[in-house]
Amino acid sequence: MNSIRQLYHRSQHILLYGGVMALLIMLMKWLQWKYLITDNAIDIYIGLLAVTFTALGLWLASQLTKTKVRTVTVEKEVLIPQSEYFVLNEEELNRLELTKREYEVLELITRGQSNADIADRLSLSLSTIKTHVSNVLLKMDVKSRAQAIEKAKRLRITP
Amino acid sequence: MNSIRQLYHRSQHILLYGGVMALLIMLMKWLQWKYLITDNAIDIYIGLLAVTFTALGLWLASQLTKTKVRTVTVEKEVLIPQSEYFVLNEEELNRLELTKREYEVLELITRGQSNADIADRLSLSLSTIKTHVSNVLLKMDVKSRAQAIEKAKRLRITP
DNA sequence: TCCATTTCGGTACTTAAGTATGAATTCCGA
DNA sequence: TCGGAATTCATACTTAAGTACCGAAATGGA
Repeated sequence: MNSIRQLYHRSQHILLYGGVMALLIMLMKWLQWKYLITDNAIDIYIGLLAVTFTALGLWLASQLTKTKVRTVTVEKEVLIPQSEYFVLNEEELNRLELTKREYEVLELITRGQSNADIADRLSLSLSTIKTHVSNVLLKMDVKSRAQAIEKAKRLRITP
Repeated sequence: MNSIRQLYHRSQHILLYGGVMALLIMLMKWLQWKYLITDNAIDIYIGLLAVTFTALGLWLASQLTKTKVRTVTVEKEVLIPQSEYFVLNEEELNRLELTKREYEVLELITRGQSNADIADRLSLSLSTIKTHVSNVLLKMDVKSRAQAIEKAKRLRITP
C-alpha cells in the first residue's frame, strides 16, 4: 500500500517534469526564431540548454530521492536469559553498607547454601558464618535468610 | 573530518561533471556542423540535448545524494523490571507435579514468608504448612526453603 | 605508629525449619 | 458412587537458623 502511494507520487513528478520540459522546449524554440539565435550565438544557446536541463534533472532527482533521505530507527527488543541479564544495582548495594565478607556470604546465601556449606566454601568456622549472616540480616532489615534471598534478588544486588 | 571528506568527494563529482559536460558540448557542436543539423532538424537536436543533460543532471544528483540514502539502525536497549518481565515456565512447573496447595505454599515461600506467616495467610495450622513445605522440598529435590527459592526463581516457576 | 573497622571465633541460648508417622476429612474423575 | 489423591491436622523429634555477648587478631588508613 505504501509502495503504491510512493509510485503515485513519483509518477506525479515525472508527469510534471514532462510538462515543464515541453514548455521549456517550446519557449526555447520560440526564442530561437524571434531573438537570440544567430549563427554565432548557437554556442550560448547550447550552453543555456545544458545548464537549464541539468538543473531540471537535478531538481527532478531531488524530488525523486527526497523521500529516501531519512533515518529509520529500528527498535530491537532483545530477550536475554535472566541469568545473563543480571545488572548489579550498585546504588541499593551501597545503601546496605555491607563489608566484603558480608557480601560474599550474602551471595552464597542467595544460592541456597546453608551456613555449613558457606563455612566449608570460605574455610571458616560455622560460628563465624553465623555472625556474618546475622549481621547481613540486620543490615538488610530482614528476619530470615529466605527474606534476604527474596530482597537481594528483587533489588538486584545479587545474581 | 568526515564532512571535509564528503566535501572532497562532492567536489570530485562536480569536477567530473564539468569535464563530461564540456566533452558532450564539444561533441554536439562537432555533430552540429558535420552531419545532423539542418534547419528542420533543430528540434531533434534540442530534444537530444535536453534528454542528455537531464540524464546527466539525474546522474549527478544521484551521485551527490547517494550517501544520504541509508538506513540508520539504532539498537535501543530496554531495561525491563524483573517483576514485570516474569514469564511462567509451565514446562518446568508441570514436571514438578505440585498440587494446587503445594504451589500456593511455594509462592509464599519464595516471597520470604515463614511457615507461621503462610499458616496465617492461608488460615491453616502450622503443622499443615510444615507438611506442605516438606512435600514441596521433596518434589523439588532440594533440602531447604532457601534452595527452593533459588531454584524456583532460576527455573522461573515463581515470580 | 595508632586506632577504628573488619574479620574471625567461641559459648550459650531460643526459635524456626524440616522429618517421620499416623489419621481424619474432602475432593474429583472414572 | 466409589476410590485414589489431595488436604488437613497432630505429635514427637532432630537439625539448622538465628540471636546475644564476648574477645582476639588482622587490616588499612591518617
